[in-house]
Amino acid sequence: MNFRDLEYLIALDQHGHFGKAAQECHVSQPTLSGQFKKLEQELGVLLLDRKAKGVVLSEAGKAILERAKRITAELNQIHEIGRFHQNPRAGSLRIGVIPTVGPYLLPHCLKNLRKGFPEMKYYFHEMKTNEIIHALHERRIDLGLLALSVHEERLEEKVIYKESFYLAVPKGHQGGKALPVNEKWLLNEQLLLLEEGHCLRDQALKLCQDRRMSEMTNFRASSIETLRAMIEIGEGVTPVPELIALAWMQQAAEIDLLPFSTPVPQREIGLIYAKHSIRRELFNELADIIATSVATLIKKTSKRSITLPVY
Amino acid sequence: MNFRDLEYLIALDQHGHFGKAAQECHVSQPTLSGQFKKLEQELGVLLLDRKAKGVVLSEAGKAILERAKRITAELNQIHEIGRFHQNPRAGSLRIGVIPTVGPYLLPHCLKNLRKGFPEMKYYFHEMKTNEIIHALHERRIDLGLLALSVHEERLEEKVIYKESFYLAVPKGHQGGKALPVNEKWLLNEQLLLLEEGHCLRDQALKLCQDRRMSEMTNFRASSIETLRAMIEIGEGVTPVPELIALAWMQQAAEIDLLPFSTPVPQREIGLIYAKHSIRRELFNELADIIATSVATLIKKTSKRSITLPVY
DNA sequence: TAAAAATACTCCATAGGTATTTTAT
DNA sequence: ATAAAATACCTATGGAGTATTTTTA
Repeated sequence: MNFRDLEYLIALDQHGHFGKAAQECHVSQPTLSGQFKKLEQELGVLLLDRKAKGVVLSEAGKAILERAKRITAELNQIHEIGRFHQNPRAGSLRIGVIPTVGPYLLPHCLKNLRKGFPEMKYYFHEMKTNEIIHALHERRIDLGLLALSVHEERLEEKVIYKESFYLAVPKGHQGGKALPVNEKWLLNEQLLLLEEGHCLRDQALKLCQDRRMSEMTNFRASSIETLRAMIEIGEGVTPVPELIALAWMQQAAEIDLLPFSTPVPQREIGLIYAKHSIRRELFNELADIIATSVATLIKKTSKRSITLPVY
Repeated sequence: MNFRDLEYLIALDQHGHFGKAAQECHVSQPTLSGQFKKLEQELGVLLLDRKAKGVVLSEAGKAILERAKRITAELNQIHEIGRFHQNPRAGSLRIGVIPTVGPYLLPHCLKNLRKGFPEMKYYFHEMKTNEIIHALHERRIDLGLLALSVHEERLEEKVIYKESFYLAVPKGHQGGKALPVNEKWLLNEQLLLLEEGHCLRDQALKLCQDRRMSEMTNFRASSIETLRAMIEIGEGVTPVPELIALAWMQQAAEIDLLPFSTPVPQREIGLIYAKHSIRRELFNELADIIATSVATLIKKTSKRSITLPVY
């Protein structure tokens, strides 16, 4: 058996079709058929149920598929270690970023990241928190950029910055009410939230419940942009973290961003990665670059409400 | 790269010597040299520090070694899955057994195990509890047979039987004291224990401390046999689990085994194995065979003090 | 009768062998 | 001077190709 055979198995599982799997693996269909048959003979068990239309993994095939994926992931790591030792500042980084951070943070960091690591290739994937954790465990990504803490046994966390929440309301919605936004202020406000799965939903829900405010039950936004649109047309209010607030202040003329009363709700944004990763130091440098970028962004917009962590 | 190259790396790490590593891998020294050089070129990094006397893994080598071991373990599993699907009752089982169970339990089970699974190959390894857990995580063994519970996240436990403790004392040591052994009985007794690392040591220590008795500080037995010898020459007493007690009753004329007062101290012996193992059912059958063997053993010696668990 | 997988065969890249040289104490 | 690793060169297994046949909805 060789590594290639395991890739064939993975491709067959994905496509359920010898021809397509062969294409994906860049070999001819007979090659894949032949090699796969040899694999089955070597293992002494049929790995596929050959159906009329395509093929499906047998029970043994599924059990072996799992291991094959793990082996492939470990093999990728080995190659990455090779590249790393040739040049620790080069190689590639696959980064999972939550949707409520990515679009608001990355544009301000990318130039600095490129300057910091000119030979590094960055691959950003927008994922929800649980997807990031899962992908990290399966070594499909190297880094997660999300709201901490996730309390995962085998992952290491590194805080980059803290951001305060602001209450996003329709323009002029404040009326005569005094700032900052306190519990009384929130009475009778319609609370709009993201749909399940977004960590921002949980964070917002918690901070509003702390202030005895409950969710608008008949609506859940599937994206931040939907949420913004709903607020702009006056359907309700929602708490948003600072970087989103900054973006909205500049883009959305129809939304006001109001500060909360103390204790000002905050969330911590940071990195997670496999414990004892060989690229630990690299990740920490990367965190510093992001922290600096955020600090610059805040300074530029003449605000100082983001608190950078003390190292 | 292929699987063989990873075996070469593992062998080179073990032997620190190309010639010996080549022998272990059943290839010639030049073959190993050549293949290994190619591997280093493929990865673009030296994996060995070539010293005058032999070789040592470089930092990159060590990092890759870890992954190589995991890959090898996964690969072994794949082959085992193949064998399993050919014949679920055949194949091989690598079993780690604690020293205070192995010699007293296995001789009574082996015949039944062979009868239950005539085509199975058994490899028993005497290991301490933490070694078993470690080896299971690294997939170097399939099963652990030890005192439960170990509370490991990724391992599954299956109780086989409970055994009571007896107090082993020098022949006639009881004197005029009444049975069963209670707290008062134990006053001024010299307590002998195994050395650190044996789970029996911890179990005995705990039950004696519950009875306000403390250890003899200037001695620790490195094996159960040493412990028995020490008791036979009148150096002290120790609690032993039932199967050891039974063995000693028959073998050691110079030791008395006395029952404890209620609550009679007990320990649970059982299996641990990787969660969701494909051989779960097999393992459970195996547990049943051991349970039956123990029950028969107890019945034969006309004792009924071992409580079999209710399934 | 079409689409998909299996078979037949050919080719060559490479893992592995033996013989030998180089290197380092 | 000796032990160990590297190099040179040869062999043969097997992975991958093209052309073709078999299978089955």
